[in-house]
Amino acid sequence: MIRTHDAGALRPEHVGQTVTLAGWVANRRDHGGVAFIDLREASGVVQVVIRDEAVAHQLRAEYCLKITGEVTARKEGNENPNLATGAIEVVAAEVEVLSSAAPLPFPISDHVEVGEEARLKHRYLDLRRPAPNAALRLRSQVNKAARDVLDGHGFVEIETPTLTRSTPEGARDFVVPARLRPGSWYALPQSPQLFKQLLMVAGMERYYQIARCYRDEDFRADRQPEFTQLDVEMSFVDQDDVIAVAEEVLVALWRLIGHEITTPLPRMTYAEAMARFGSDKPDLRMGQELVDCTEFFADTPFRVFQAPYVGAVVMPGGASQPRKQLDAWQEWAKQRGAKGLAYLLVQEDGTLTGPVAKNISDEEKAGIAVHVGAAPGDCIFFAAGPVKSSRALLGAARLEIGRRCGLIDEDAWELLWVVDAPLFEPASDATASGDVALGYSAWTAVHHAFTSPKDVESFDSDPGNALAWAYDIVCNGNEIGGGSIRIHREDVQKRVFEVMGIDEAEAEEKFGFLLEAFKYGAPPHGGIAFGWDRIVALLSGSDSIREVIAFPKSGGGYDPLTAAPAPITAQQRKEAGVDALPAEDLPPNG
RNA sequence: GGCCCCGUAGCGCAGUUGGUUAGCGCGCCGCCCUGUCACGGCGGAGGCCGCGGGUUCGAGUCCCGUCGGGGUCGCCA
Repeated sequence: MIRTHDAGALRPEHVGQTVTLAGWVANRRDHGGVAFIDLREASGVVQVVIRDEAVAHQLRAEYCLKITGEVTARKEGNENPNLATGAIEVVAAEVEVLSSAAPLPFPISDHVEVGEEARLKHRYLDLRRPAPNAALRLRSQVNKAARDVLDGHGFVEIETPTLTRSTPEGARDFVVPARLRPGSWYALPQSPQLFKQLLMVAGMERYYQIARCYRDEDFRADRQPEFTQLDVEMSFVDQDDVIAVAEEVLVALWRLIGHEITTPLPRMTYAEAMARFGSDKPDLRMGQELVDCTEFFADTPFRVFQAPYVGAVVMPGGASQPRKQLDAWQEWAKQRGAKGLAYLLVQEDGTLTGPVAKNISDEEKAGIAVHVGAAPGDCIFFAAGPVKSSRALLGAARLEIGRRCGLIDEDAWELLWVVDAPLFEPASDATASGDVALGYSAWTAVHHAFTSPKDVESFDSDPGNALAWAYDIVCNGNEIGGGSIRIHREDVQKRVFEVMGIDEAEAEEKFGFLLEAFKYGAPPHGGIAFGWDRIVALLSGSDSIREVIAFPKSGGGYDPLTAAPAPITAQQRKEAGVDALPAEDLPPNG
């Protein structure tokens, strides 16, 4: 090593020692006869004193230096309590410029806000800044913590292919041309789902992988074209076994940031989550649960409330919102595809105002505030219509209320399992808007096609109400992982495919190799996958998963640093076989 | 794909009802400064106002288009 000591580790006990340090000029304070530089490297920062004017004067921000000097105690009054090394400084005897630095595109400092585009274009400089740097180091610790837990339980870390065949996750695949088979393409895996199941058939019994996954969909703040899962699969287990291991991992992760998770974590059924919070990933850091008013308005004269479902959510203090604000709520609801958001204002004297007030009966007016738990000064928002979409709207309103009214406890960690998810959902989400499902198959798997029904006997006689051995782990309103117990019986798998309208030929075409594998004594198995980027983002307090990815893409899948994706040469096209014409186009995937 | 917001100096931003020479802070360059720690002082350089078209005597400002970025819904576990 060029250095003898880590700069950030120097303490008063090193006083008198001659040390050699290597790092970057984080800051320079030149006073003419004496100059100070903050030397920064991975371990931290230390102040270096340079008394040779000629040497100090040429130094600039982010020069890479080798410094030899003596550690000395700072004089009384000169200590800097903000620095871990603030009691000492290094008096430079020798300064060598290992590498000079051009003027920077942006300052390497936490004090200055820099636009994301600039940061990503020079991500290697961005990562020199303390916060982004710490995020990646945390991610490394997170990886290790998970590995330690799983290793302790006899799990085997196994890599699976990234050049593979389309998997049945349902998202669009990234495809890669196969040079040796012009016209044929690999797909990048959307997850290692099929491979990990094959590993169970292979007798590995306990598998995990920190796996890169690829999905070619439109992006969001919490989405990247390539992202990472902690992928886990176990044989001879039931749901409780998977959940127990998963909880142990979670405990280890949150311990890294000094938070002790109490296990077992609470569980809530999917149905309860939807009814109480209008979401399959409820944020329990706030109250304002949805109140079902369908019965309450059973005989209402108000035509809008003569609906399959009427629900409400209360906004504390919302009665004093100006008209403009209430109109803004209507806009907000419309942007979500709703017709609007009905509301009642409970005035301080208990009288009800607002558009709904004149439409409902006196009896309803007398009882509604108590029914929904609204106090004088509150606003009651209503949604009426199809159950699913109305609850979704109220659930979104609930979160919006939480944000606007500051009801969310930002320091809380509210984790829970959402269990008993439906096995199927209508193939066309037209149900949400009340339309009739279209298409050749009425049902599609909520989780994926290999999820085991809870009731193996009767699931196909009433697909709409069939429940799955599926579980999601939710943290502060974010789904941070999910999994299921898989089907290991050929006959059950066939019946699930039947419900989904997947015939034998299609099943064979899409995942025949898995079905084939299942013929040879497949063990009962199940597993879970954690959204690794999201989890690290939560742990590091980042708004976006981009903050915890070393080199993330920006919108549109563009990498500002490498300028990928980029055109290729004609020669490359030719060799890759991109333009090869298949003998015939395959039918579109269902 | 729909809707909303943003593109002005290296970075972060301001720019009035359209008005003549486009500002501020940081950074950068030069000089000064022996105890600072986001040091300080003096001076200086740096702009196709994203791009293209239009309206106008006149456009950073208004209109249309386009590209890029962010958010959100759709989509996507």
